[in-house]
Amino acid sequence: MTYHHGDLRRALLAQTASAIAEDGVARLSMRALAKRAGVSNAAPTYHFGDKAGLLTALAAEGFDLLAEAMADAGDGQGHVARGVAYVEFALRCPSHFTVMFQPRLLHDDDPELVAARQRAWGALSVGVDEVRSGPDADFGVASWSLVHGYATLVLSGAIEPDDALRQARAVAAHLVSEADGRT
Amino acid sequence: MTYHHGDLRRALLAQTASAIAEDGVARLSMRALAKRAGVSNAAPTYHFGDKAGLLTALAAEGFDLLAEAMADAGDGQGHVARGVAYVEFALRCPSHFTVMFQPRLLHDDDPELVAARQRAWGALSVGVDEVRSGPDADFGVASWSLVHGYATLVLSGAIEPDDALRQARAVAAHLVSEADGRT
DNA sequence: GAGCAAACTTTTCATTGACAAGATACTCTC
DNA sequence: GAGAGTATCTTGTCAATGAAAAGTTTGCTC
Repeated sequence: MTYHHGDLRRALLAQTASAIAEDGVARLSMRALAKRAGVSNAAPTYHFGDKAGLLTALAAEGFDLLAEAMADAGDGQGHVARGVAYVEFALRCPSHFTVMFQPRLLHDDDPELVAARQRAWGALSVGVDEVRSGPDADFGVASWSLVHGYATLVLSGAIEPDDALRQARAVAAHLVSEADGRT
Repeated sequence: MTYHHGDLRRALLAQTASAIAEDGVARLSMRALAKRAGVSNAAPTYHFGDKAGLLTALAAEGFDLLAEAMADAGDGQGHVARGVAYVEFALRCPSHFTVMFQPRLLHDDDPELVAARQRAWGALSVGVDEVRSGPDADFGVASWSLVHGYATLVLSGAIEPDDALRQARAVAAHLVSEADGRT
């Protein structure tokens, strides 16, 4: 426990997530992070190369979590349930979610990131392909936009929901009624 | 032109917007900004107090521009046109739009910011109140989420649209058809 | 033209990210 | 079980940055 932490990489990722949740990405400090984890200031750099590398790893983890969440919600459940699961993930892992959609903060061509993102996109589009039956090629984009927008607005504080998940359900319901209406 | 710039504040805001559009908010440097504007490194601080103050001013400007855009699109036009105008604004002023929804970067209680935001919210909700006729209290949130999400996804690079505005129209159309179906 | 406030500069300081070089602990082989 | 090699972490250093203090110039007013 002195020199070899055991699983410092994982610990740093967890600390990063909570630090971002508290103070935002902008105020994330590698040195403060290292101090919080009880290691020297160069330890994070060893594991992640640089700050962008750290955030890249967090984003990749986020994409995997999202893919997992979508897969769990996708078995037999409806389109609404998937949308709600998307929002639920964003609210449960706000730091991951935030970083995932800010490529400027990341090494955007990192192989692991690209792979994880690919998996998440796959898990997303499966549900869309199920529903999209007509000539409406933009329905998938609209669905994604709806849930992504709601999550983003809540996380940014623009919307202060009484009960976020109830509202998410109500919002996502607009998708299904739309799809049903079109079929 | 030597000591008194004339309109340095405005010039700095413009430079900030283009700098963010190029490299992202994270890599925005007050000193580099000052150098680009041809002034000393403390000049921006004089006008805006600190970095958050600079971004606060940019966000406030953004909210005013958004309010203006919504007002222009709102006269007699339909709900779809307003949604498209929202997206169009986001794509036209990506730096403003990005900063507006990251309160962590701002002095969130700044009076001018609060006022400008209030105006923008007002301009937004007017259109919603027109359409919302039934008991669907969440329709406004859904509308906002849809266009905000689409704009965000395009700006983050998650969606690479062939023609963003055409797609925005198609996406926004989901709103109206929904509203019509409910009435 | 003297005072005065606004606008900007120069200087300084603590913090930060990144890097280089060194120290320590684990592991594998023989 | 001992030595070699490697992964993991530390210490020290550097340039860049945001912020603040103190000084300088410009324009306005009376």
